[in-house]
Amino acid sequence: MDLNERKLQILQAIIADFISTGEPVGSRTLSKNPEIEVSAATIRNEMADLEEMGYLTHPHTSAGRIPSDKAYRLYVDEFMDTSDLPDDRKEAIREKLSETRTELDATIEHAAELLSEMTNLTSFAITPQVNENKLKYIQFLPVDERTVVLMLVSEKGKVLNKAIRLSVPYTEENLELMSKVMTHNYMGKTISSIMARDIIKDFTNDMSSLAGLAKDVAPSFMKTLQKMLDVDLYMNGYTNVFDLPEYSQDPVKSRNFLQLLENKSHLKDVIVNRDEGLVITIGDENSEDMQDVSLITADYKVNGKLVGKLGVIGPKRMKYGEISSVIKYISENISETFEVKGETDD
Amino acid sequence: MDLNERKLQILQAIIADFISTGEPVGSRTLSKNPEIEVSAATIRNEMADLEEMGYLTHPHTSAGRIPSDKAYRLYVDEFMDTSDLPDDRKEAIREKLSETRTELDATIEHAAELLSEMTNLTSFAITPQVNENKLKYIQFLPVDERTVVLMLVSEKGKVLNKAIRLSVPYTEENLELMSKVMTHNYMGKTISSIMARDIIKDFTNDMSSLAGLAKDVAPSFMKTLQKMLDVDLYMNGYTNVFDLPEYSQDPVKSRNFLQLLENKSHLKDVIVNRDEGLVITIGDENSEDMQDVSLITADYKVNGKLVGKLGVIGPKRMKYGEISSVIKYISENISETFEVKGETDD
DNA sequence: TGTTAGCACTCAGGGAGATAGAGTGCTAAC
DNA sequence: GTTAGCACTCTATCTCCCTGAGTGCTAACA
Repeated sequence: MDLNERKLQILQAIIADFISTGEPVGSRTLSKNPEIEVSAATIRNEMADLEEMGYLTHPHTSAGRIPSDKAYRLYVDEFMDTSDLPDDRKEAIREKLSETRTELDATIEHAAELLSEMTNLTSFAITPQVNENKLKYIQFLPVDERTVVLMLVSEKGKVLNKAIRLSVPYTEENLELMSKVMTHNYMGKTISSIMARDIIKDFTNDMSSLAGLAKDVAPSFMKTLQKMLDVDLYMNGYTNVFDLPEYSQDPVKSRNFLQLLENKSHLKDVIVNRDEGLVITIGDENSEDMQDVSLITADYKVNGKLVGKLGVIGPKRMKYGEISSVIKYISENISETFEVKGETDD
Repeated sequence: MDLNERKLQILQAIIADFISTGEPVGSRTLSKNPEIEVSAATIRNEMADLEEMGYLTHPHTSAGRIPSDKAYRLYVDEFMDTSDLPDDRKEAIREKLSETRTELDATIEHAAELLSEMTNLTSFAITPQVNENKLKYIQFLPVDERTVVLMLVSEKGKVLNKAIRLSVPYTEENLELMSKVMTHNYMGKTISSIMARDIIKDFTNDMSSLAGLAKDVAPSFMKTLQKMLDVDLYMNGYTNVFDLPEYSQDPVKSRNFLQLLENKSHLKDVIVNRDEGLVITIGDENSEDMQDVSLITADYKVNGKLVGKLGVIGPKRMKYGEISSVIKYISENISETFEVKGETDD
């Protein structure tokens, strides 16, 4: 069987209708569409064909048709409206993002906020992932007699710190020695190479008097290194699903959705591992726990290199075209703002 | 009318029953309770009295009684079981919290996790609020030709940093000069006193050549100072409400609850402003948007001074006694761990 | 041969009515 | 003061029925 012109037209009409209403679409409703000039009976025949081809399903015999994941995929690949955003929206995005153009983190946070406001979905954004990052500074700051702050700075400008409570008070000399040993051992090394070493051994080899201090510091040091490789996740609008009738009327559905969002580390994983560029995954194209939703993500670049991501998660019946345009515009705007030689103009 | 022995007994039984089942309690159900030796008719008379006194209400004529906020208050003040936690729970808490006893932040995070696991409610915890904090170090770290990291360290050991993207490349000298000017102007001053000043003016007065740099740096500096005064909020288990039938069956109820939690800054405000000690607020004792829930919080102390808070939010029919004990034990455990002269013993 | 009108059929959703059951309040007797 | 008994109330649930939206199939039409 062939996906001829008329079948495509009908399929598109069904998808458009279902995306905006969430209700199964029947042949009579469709026949009222001025674009479609055949009768309801003909539409029914076509719909039966489309169902056989896997583009449509029924919730039950006497209900209208709803698009399958395959139909959404076809729609996204072939027919989605990818036209530009209206100027006022572009303006709004530029304005909000330029407020914070001196700070990457705040910009990312704002981007996520914008995204959920403009799409009425749940949005997320992650800070850039840095793989080959090297340690630039290691410093201990004394706080009180038994507390020090360990501060690590990477070449890429990420600064992390951790307050460490020691089991015995430190001495100035010990702390200084510790600083020196660590600087000597680790400065300029990549974070992953440091993490592969036996930290405790490094200390005890070099200076057995540091063993006590090292025992307190080592675990925090390791954890902080790990965090250096980690990304931050911003999320917004997780109660937006309640605006959709199929979620607000079905507690199981909304519960599942929210539980998906509560598992932050899993979500982070999923986002980090998505391809670059504008990526849309629909229903069964996602991992097992996300078969009921669609994700749209895009990446942004900092200095043309470091790659972060942002996007939305929501029901499969989302306005793919419009939302993609918003995500694309926001991510491009961030990339431009944080370009190496970009000149800001105001 | 008097709250005699029998009335109290009946009221207590109703509260206990309603807390565990969530269903209105009728006179016949109560008469089966072996503790209560009067007939259902007598119970009905007493219930009518209790209703008149404001301790009970009806959802409708032919339904059983449910406790009013006033009843919960009486219960919490007078009859709540405040006995100690069972040893295995204490053990579990001690163990989990001791994993991270060198790091305050991680401990607080774990405490919130524990709390939601043990109570099946939504838990939260905030890091200590520091009011009279002074700036200890101010430092700029160069990242690339147009990005620097501003790092601030307070006397209390809080370290914050912010990457700042400059509108024009900085020069080594300018950056150094900036560092010196800021150190000279602000080091050792309290954060609130710095925030009251006109930062931009400080720079231009001292060194007009810094004006360009200052324009980029000043807003980030202010924001970072503000953040110094801010607390961090950890939250866990926000989907736990779905385990309660009255929430999972009522989308409006669960939606309202989750929207309450999504407004993080408001929640932070509420928590920060609660009194010290174990504080329980029930329904209408809360602010307008929280009339339908109860909160239990307690504070923990760091070095016997800095005060942070943690607690839970949930339906009014919560197990006040048990939950209070958990919160109390966790907060005391944190306070002990971070006591000035406390010795850890392993 | 493709299109359409017509018709029988299916099924979910909603409303009406009946019923059960949990509960109340009141009264009269103990 | 306590209790048994009874009439009453109200919700929740079940059934039944109907409506309406939708389908698939068939036969006739262009």
